[in-house]
Amino acid sequence: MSVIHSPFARKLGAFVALSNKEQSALDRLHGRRKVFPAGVDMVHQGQTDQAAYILASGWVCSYKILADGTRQIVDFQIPGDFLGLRSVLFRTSDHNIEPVTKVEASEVLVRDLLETFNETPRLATAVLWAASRDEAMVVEHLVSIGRRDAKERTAHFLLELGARLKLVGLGSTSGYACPLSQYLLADTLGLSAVHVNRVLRELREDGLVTFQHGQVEIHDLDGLVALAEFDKTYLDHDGPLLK
Amino acid sequence: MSVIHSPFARKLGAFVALSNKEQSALDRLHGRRKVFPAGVDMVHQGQTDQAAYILASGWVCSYKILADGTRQIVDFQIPGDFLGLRSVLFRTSDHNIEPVTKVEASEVLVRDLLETFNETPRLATAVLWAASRDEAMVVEHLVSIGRRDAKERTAHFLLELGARLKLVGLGSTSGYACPLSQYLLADTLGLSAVHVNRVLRELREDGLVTFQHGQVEIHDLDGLVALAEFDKTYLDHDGPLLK
DNA sequence: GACGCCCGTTGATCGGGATCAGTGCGCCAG
DNA sequence: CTGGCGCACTGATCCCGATCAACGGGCGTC
Repeated sequence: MSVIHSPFARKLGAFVALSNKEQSALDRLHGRRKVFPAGVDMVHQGQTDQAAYILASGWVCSYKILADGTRQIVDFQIPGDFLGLRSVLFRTSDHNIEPVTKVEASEVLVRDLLETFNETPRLATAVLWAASRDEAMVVEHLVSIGRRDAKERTAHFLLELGARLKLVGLGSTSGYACPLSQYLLADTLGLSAVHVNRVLRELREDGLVTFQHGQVEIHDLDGLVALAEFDKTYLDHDGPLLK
Repeated sequence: MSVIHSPFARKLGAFVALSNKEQSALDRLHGRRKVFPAGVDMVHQGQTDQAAYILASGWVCSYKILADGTRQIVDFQIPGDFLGLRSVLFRTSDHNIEPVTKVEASEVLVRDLLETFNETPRLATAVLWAASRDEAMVVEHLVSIGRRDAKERTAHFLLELGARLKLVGLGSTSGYACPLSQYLLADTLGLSAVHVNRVLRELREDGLVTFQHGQVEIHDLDGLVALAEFDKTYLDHDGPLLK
């Protein structure tokens, strides 16, 4: 088993044990690289692009802005995540997508993707698993916003991020780098920035987690998990889910 | 162009103009019928069934229950909707699914579904369109709960339901039958049942919409659309979206 | 160095919606 | 006929989180 190169391959590798051939097939997918500066729309409402992207580095969020100017962030994409896959395959996109940091991304043509799947069918399974996990995340997010209070929501979100980052080797169960401002956090969690600040202070005072200087430090994992009803297996598992 | 039989065919027909051959291929999908009484789990957390269902009649909801007993309903399925497609194809299911009314459903084996797609590839497109619409709905729901107040949320939801029911011929822009209790509504919108009641009263007093005796009557469509920032084209279009 | 701007931070106040408590009605089982 | 139950409905009160207002620090620009 060789070294896994790209974040994308690392992510899929968390679901299916990849052979060398499959890994190189994945790496071939990372064709033309594009760089996006922070704050520029990558995909906007209704646009149906011909290309999707795989993030190589940086963070991206997809959001919707309402008439009164309020913004709701639906989810974030981190290195290894597909971007625009839904809008390409399923042509669904009623919200904007833009980087929150400088982003490097591999342009992926759907044709190439499908060809890769034909060569190594198990990759298709892995991609579907990964996609399903991302979608389950949106559902969890909905449940969070609908039925959890501010503290629980925040804890859940920070754990969720940690779990995803760990998958691609960008963090551990004790902490990770996180470039999100408290304003972004607020629009994600359906709260005001002021209140996010207070909640973060409370979590810090409770000795659960700190979020300062772009760094999340998890001090009491079990406490956080209990507070957020988070499924700890997301954080704990180490090898691929399918042998 | 013959008569469209099943709710499923009607729904797909709203996206793609179907030939006679394609319609009969769809009707062949409606294999073994199953009947589920109200209130019984059809699919529960984590279960990965071999079969999906197409609803022939009745209403179903998928939800998640938190440790403190509160429930968040993620979405509803109505006649013509796929049920468990995600959990079958993508194996995603971290929430329960159960009927809120007595439900008749056609069991669909994935094998049959894929074969049908091979015969008539345009059907695959239609299914993906329909699936993407359902998924966009979940995202809209998230935005609603995160950033709209109780009145706007309720208006949005009632319009959303109306649009979907109209697709399968079960309602019009002036009203539709709706078997949901105010408790179900509350758990859907992330509100308390008490407050849902008050909101419904306000909407009635505003002359916008009434929701009584299992019947939704839309009295001021434009007012509702404005309140909810709802995309009116969902309600207005009549023919298929793709010729 | 001075200014502006973004972001984090804190206090004071307000309000939307939750919660508690209770009524009434239709329906079904006994 | 009667008790029980689920659901619609209403009033009173409470509280979580929004809003308003203000301050400070880092950083880029002129």
